[in-house]
Amino acid sequence: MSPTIRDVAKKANVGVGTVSRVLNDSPQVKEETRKAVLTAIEELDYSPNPIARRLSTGKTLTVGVILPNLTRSSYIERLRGVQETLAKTKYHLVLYSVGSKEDQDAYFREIPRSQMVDGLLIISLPPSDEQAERFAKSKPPTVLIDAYHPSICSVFVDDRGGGKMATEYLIEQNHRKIGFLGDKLETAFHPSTQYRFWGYGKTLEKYGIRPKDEYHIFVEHGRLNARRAAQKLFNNSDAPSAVFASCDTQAIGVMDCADELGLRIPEDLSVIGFDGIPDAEFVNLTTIDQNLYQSGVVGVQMLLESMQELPDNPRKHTIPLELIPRGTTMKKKENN
Amino acid sequence: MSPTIRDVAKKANVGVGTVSRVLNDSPQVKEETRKAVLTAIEELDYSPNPIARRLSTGKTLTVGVILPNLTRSSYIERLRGVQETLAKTKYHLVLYSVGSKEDQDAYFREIPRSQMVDGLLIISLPPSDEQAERFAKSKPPTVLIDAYHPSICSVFVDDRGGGKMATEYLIEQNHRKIGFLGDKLETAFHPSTQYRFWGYGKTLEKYGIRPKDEYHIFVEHGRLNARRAAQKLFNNSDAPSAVFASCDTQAIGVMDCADELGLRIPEDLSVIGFDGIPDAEFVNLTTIDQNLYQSGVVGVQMLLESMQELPDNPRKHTIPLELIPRGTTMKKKENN
DNA sequence: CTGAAAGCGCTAACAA
DNA sequence: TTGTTAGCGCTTTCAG
Repeated sequence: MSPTIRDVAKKANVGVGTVSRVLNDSPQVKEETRKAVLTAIEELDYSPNPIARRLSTGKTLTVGVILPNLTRSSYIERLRGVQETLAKTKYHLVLYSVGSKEDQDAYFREIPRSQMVDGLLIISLPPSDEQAERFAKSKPPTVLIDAYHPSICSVFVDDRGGGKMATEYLIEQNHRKIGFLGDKLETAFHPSTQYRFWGYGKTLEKYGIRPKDEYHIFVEHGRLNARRAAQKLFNNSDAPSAVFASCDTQAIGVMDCADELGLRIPEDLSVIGFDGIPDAEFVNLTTIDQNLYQSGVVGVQMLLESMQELPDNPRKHTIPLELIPRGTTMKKKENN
Repeated sequence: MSPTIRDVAKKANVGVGTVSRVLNDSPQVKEETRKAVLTAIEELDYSPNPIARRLSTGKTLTVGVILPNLTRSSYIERLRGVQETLAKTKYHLVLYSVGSKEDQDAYFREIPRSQMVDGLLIISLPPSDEQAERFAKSKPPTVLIDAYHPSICSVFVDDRGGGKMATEYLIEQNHRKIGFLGDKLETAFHPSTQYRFWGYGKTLEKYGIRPKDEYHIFVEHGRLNARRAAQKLFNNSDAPSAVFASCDTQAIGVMDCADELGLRIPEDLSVIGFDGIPDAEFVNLTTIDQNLYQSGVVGVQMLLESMQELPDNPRKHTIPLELIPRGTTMKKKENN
């Protein structure tokens, strides 16, 4: 068995209270006794039991992170931002990955009431109103990353605005036939595709461009699925000259498809993605960068502040979106 | 404050011991009293405090996972295997990501003695002999994934054998000028490149092929770095007809480079990778698949068994390597 | 089958 | 400046 605080106290000829004080850097300990205690600690190779400490103080020194899963670069990048920021603090990171809606419900219900974490970070999983109310009302403080709810602190991504931004960019490049490819709405954990599509539609409207159903594809997430599904866009005699893909992974799938069909990018087809995952840079993909990593950093900061003192009103932070023009888009000649 | 076991006991008119028994499914509780307790629990919306439970039982119900970082697909895939397997158990996953050798030393030293985890999983971070001895000797049980040490349980990857396998394959395809591109040895956390390179050299030797220094490139990890560094291979008038890249990410970098230089793959250049990351499939890369996900699964299983009962001798499991021929390699015509 | 009580290792309030 | 002690919420003997 490991030595306890009592062993140290005995060895140093002091009370456990004193040992506790030096453990917690209390200023009110005589230098001499502090030394003695430190020596005893050293000799016994003592290390305080964090569990006992947690029970006594009521703090777990732990932050829970719930995310959809570990398969998408966007989640990983956010997690990376969270992890690296948290590593600089005294808090540990407990990871919860949800595989299904049922998992999500279970986690949302159990983790907060389990008194296991001092704070909770939820990535890319929008809570229902009912769930949100529970998060808002009680411990532990909770912060949403890439999701929004009026009653909870959140790091918000303006998907609608981003959808507009991407579409507007293509239109400025003289594209008028613009396809959209995104996640299947029914099975997604997160409605980002829906919002981005809304921004797309709104922008077409603004420019008086009539949306065409044949230009809109919703498909199960994944590069390969996107690649296959994108074919439909180009079988058409009146194929789009540009595609806005709801995420970079799907954009890359569209590029795969173009490659397969012998379409040159950007000469024959412009492609713009969304997210700014690391791969986007490698394939030279024009995209809306949403600062994934930074969203994790900000989320942690916000959470730590909430843990210090719960704000009266839920704090909101909007991550700036940035269009990064790269090699997959080009200005179309006017003659169209 | 949340209700405690005492509140439940009072409400149900029983002792706390009894409540504890129903909480832990002890068979020796009369059905009637069990019901009463359950009702009280329900009414109070009581949930046992896991911290208190941990202090009392000495079990933390937590497994620690240490890995180099969250940037490489190979680590993530292993983590995914770990996470999904652990999620099926009662254990929580605490994530530690090391950013530097110093981090690694600190984690290796602190985490085991901190009594914070019931078991420890170390991914792709080989311990020194001294560290290994400490892991072996004391709690918590530890298993290495993608690393080997005689005194610790480990899920082993035969990098040397894999290096041979890849090289042998290229030679069978009639390649004789075979380049190698891998991680810079000095800065790597893990010596896998070194081992794979050893297997490469050994195989050249076996076939009487003289290794050429100009064919060997060691560069900081990353797709872009690989892309740039690979140029040196082809500036040469006597350029290799095939490249074995030490990992898939670098192999993809080599493909980028070939693309840039107008080299056709596989007609002008064959490329084989190592790892079997998800992207390898998308870019149709021939590779040595090391079952990354599975290594995480097996690691968890081994750890859980060790936590049940520490084995007398460290257990060893070797992950099977599988060569997956895809579109980046082809048989070279004999005339060379 | 059940209640009472003794810890688990620590912190913090209270005295001294 | 320090020692003593009462918890923190639970599990687990030990009686009964």
